[in-house]
Amino acid sequence: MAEKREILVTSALPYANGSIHLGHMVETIQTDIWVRFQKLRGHQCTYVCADDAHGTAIMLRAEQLGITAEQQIDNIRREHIADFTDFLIGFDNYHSTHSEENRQLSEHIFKQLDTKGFISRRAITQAYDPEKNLFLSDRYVKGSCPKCKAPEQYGDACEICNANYSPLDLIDPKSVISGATPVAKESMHLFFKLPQFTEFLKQWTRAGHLQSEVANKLAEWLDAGLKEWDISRDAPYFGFQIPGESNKYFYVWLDAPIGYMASFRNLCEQNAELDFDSYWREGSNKELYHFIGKDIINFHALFWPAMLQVAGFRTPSKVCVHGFLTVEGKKMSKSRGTFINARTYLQHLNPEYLRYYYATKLSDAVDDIDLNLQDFVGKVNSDLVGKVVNIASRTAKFIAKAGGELSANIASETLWQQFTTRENVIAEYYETREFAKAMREIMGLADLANEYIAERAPWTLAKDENRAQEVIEVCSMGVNCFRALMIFLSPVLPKTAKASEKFLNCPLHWAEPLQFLGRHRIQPFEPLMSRVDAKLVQKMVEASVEASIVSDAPKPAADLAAEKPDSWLQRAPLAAEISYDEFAKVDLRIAKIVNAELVQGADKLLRLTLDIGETRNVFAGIKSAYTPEDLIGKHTVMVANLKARKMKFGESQGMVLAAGPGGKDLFILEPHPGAEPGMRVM
RNA sequence: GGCUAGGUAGCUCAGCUGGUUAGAGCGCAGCACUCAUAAUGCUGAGGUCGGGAGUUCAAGUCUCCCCCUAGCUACCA
Repeated sequence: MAEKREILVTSALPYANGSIHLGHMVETIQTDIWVRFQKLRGHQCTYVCADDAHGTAIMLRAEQLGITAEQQIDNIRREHIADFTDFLIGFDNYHSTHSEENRQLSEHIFKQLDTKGFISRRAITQAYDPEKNLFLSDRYVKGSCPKCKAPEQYGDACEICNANYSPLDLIDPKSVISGATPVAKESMHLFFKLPQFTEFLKQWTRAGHLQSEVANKLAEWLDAGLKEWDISRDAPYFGFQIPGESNKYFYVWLDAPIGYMASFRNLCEQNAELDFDSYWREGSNKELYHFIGKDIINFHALFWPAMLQVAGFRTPSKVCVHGFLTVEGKKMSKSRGTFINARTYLQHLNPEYLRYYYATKLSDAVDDIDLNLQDFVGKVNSDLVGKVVNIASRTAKFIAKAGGELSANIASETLWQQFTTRENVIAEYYETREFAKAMREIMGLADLANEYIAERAPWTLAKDENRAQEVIEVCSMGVNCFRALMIFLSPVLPKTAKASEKFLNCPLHWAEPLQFLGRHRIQPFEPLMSRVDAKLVQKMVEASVEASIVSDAPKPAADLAAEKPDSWLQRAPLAAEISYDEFAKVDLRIAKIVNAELVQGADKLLRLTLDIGETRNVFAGIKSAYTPEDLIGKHTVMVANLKARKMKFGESQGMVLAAGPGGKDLFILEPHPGAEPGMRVM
């Protein structure tokens, strides 16, 4: 076997703002399989990860929940670790970017960038929310496009006419957070002078660190010209203060990748065998692998190598990019109910099923992979249970009957040779992250083993006492094949591999070439893996549908309704307490629906004409639940003092109130008889 | 509507720089076996490679047009 490698591996840091879902698991399972493979081959491989714990979103989320940001990221981190652990992800360390190690490293790297002249400072004018006292990034401002007047555009560019502008150019801009009108406010920002690294990056991206498709994509970017990268954010911000500045914080994406280093340093402090500097210093001979999704290529293949290079650290050996997960052919989506949380999966199914299924789909390409649930059940059952485990199951009994000891004789050299020659092919596929091809090879060998057993039919031989030795040899052959298969599969199925070690009464090694077991006693066979119950898959999907209704999805799909709710209160926890005065600001009025009509070109809107003593034009997204005829002439309740909103189809002057998850399940309010248009609701 | 990916057997996917009768696994049908977690083995049916035009001696593989699908985004105040 080749010399011992020393490899540090990372998965992208999950954001400490939400739960782990099956999409995240593509990455961690891919990484974990690769790491376990390296360890199995006898290499020193260290796998670290952490929660990405900084940023405005986390700050706002904590505020919304009425807890501190620290509590928020603490809770989430515990949840993340539990999910990953139960999916058999073997992190050597799982840290947080909100840690002392990360603070020190971030400050250190920043100071290097700064003293070497790669940080520029200049004032920029940004939208500022005067109510929240918060600078607003482009995403947090909406308004009408100054060029084509399209309403509801984000602060950077118009989706309709493709105009580019700054948030404050919007007509009637509003803070997404508070609804306040943002004001222009100037503030000093710090920038990383990325354009100075163009030549370096042009070379680096072509130096074998990336898949070619990724390098191609980056080449477009590089040719178009890089821009300076804004790395500071003003207070209030949940993150690290920038040293030497007042009220400036590192942008979350500055310290996030540094979190890889921080997690590793934290591990080094606990493990004397690992030396931080020898892994990270410039020119290190250790390997550094980052596994990431295709959405964060820029951060890892442009900013990150440049930062590391300036700061005097080594750059990554490889950045391995994978695609997204689709479920049933569609991108995971809460509103479609195909958004399956890791925990929901675990409550119903064995993690190894998913690990194997993903393995049969993964390659080194950036393509998305699809989780087809029917395919999932079929593949796991027939490959793992029907083919692989079956080999042990159908031969072990004969060995046990004969005293439990295997024969050292290789009954079929031809068959065994298939295993020993494919062995290297399989290893190479693992190494290059061609897991799908590796699984195909392994299953091909399992087929050969089953064919061999069927051909030699030990159950027939067993009827002839004179052929008892043959029975043992054929079945020993089978057990050896099974052992080889479990060695090959152990990075994917660590738990079953462990159970197999007990059955085989020997450890599963793969640091040396495959060896046929000699005379060797094995343990009685016990079922190693049960079949996937399709009903449980169905239940998992149903549970996910329920969960999606709880979620903050704006609109669950219509066909997901009609689920029996446990508790609506549970699904939408009570909002923060308000005072009476705050409540009284909301002016609710009885309104008569004098007209309702479809809006041409709108999928979900109805135009309502409401009478509250004066006439109001209101758009409501209730077309999925009501026809105009259902509504005309009825009374309802509206928010009458809501600021008018310009929409594509006209101005909406208030909103009607409705309950329900969405789709067909929307229920507008209707007062008891006697209420008259214009009456205030208190 | 805009942007970005794709469209190969019922399903999930392989098919490199164009080159013999387009492949695999699952599923399906028939047969065999009955050791095995209704597992296994053998045989077979199934595709004009989204449509059209073009380049070429030769196209699933290149070019153009069209259709369709998915994702993101846009109307849900």
